[in-house]
Amino acid sequence: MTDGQRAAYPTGLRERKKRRTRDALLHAALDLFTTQGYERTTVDEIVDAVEVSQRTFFRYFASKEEAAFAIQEMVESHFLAQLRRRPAAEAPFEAMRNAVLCAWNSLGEVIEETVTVELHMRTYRMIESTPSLLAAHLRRCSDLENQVALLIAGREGLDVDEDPRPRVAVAAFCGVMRVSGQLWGRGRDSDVDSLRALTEAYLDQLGPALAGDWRTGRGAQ
Amino acid sequence: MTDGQRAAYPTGLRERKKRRTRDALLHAALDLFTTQGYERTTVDEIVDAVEVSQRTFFRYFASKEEAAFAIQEMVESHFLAQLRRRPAAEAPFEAMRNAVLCAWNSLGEVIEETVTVELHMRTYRMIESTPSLLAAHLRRCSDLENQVALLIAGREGLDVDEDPRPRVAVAAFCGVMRVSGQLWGRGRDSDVDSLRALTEAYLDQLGPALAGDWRTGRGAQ
DNA sequence: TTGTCAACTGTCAGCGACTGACACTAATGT
DNA sequence: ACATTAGTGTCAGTCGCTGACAGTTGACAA
Repeated sequence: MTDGQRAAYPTGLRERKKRRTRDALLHAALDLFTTQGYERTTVDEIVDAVEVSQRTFFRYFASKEEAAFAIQEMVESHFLAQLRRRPAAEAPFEAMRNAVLCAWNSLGEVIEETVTVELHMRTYRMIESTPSLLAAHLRRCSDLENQVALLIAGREGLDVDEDPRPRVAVAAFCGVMRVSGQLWGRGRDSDVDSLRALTEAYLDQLGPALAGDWRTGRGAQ
Repeated sequence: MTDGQRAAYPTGLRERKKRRTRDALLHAALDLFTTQGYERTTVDEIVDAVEVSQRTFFRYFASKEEAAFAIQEMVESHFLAQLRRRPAAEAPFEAMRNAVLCAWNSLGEVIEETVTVELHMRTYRMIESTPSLLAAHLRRCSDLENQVALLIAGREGLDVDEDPRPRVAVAAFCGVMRVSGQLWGRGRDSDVDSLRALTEAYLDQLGPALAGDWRTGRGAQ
């Protein structure tokens, strides 16, 4: 994650061992988090399940929180990669929207070798429903927004400090994304498809919602 | 804050004493936070400055964090009050925008008896530049967004669970608000007027930013 | 005024997240 | 086979925060 771009599978025994304990810690952590709740599981419980010392946990993860976001981290950089790949002809909104949908389509290929999609979805719901994690999540989204704004500005040949539109557009887009994510988290369905459907429906409402008069037609869904 | 609407100045000695220590704690906390930084000041430092026990601090504030947001809390409920007061004729966006501007106009009258506007602005900048506080701030904004969405839906006679437009509109609006808040936090000017000017400029760009083609005209500022 | 009651405060012991220092063990390259 | 180096465990300690208990001090009635 920090040293190489792809790493092409570590070769040495040492490397493999490291990856194994990291994976084991991550699995134990996410398992406990999603079953007992984040606050109610101590890092001592996690390390006991893997039989390493607490110190070792904190060598792999800077904090208990970081473990909760390990997969999210992968998904986010995958999204950014998709966004960079969008054709220049697409308008900002179109590009962002398509990047999100494409990223979700290829979710499995990206994370499956670390964790199942199902566990990731459960983790995501746990993040949304745990106050302290929700806070961290929103800050991470804010960082992501910043990167996306720079990217979009680049596509359009603009400077984010000169022209407010990139930041404004990204803020509006991400705002809607977060709302649909939260609503999905509170709902019953917990698969990727229902998340995608809800998100598309909400993004479609951005234009209509900004139009002044709502009292004429009825909304979607 | 929890018991009465206005409280009309506490009468007993006990009440006055309580308010005094709470104010003293708050002042000491915000002073230390804004000068040394939030992470670098311990609760022990705060209580030493006021000469009370640590336990007392935690009876007034549920956490160190809560002290940092005490003023923000007042400002937010003031904003909600302003929003409720907007005439029904105003469109959702108009109402939110005017409520924000009115709230800032009367900022002094609301907080001045607790803390100077200048200290509050310094505190706000500190929040924006301290990662853990920024996270908490964003979560609080998210809560506020929820309340605003309900309020807006009510004005328009809609149900937030039926029609996505209230949530979408509020998300877009708050997204832009947060962006301008962050940029202001990073900039040089730290008075309310510059914050208001920046915010207005950014809100004005919401419509243009959503229009597909940016390569024709140049942005504001 | 006095005494009772309730509210407020301090002390203490303890938990959980996290860190630095140091010693120990085991993979790696020669 | 050996020195090097990376990874791990142990220990002690900081900081935020909490429960339990005891002491103090305003409030209110007799």
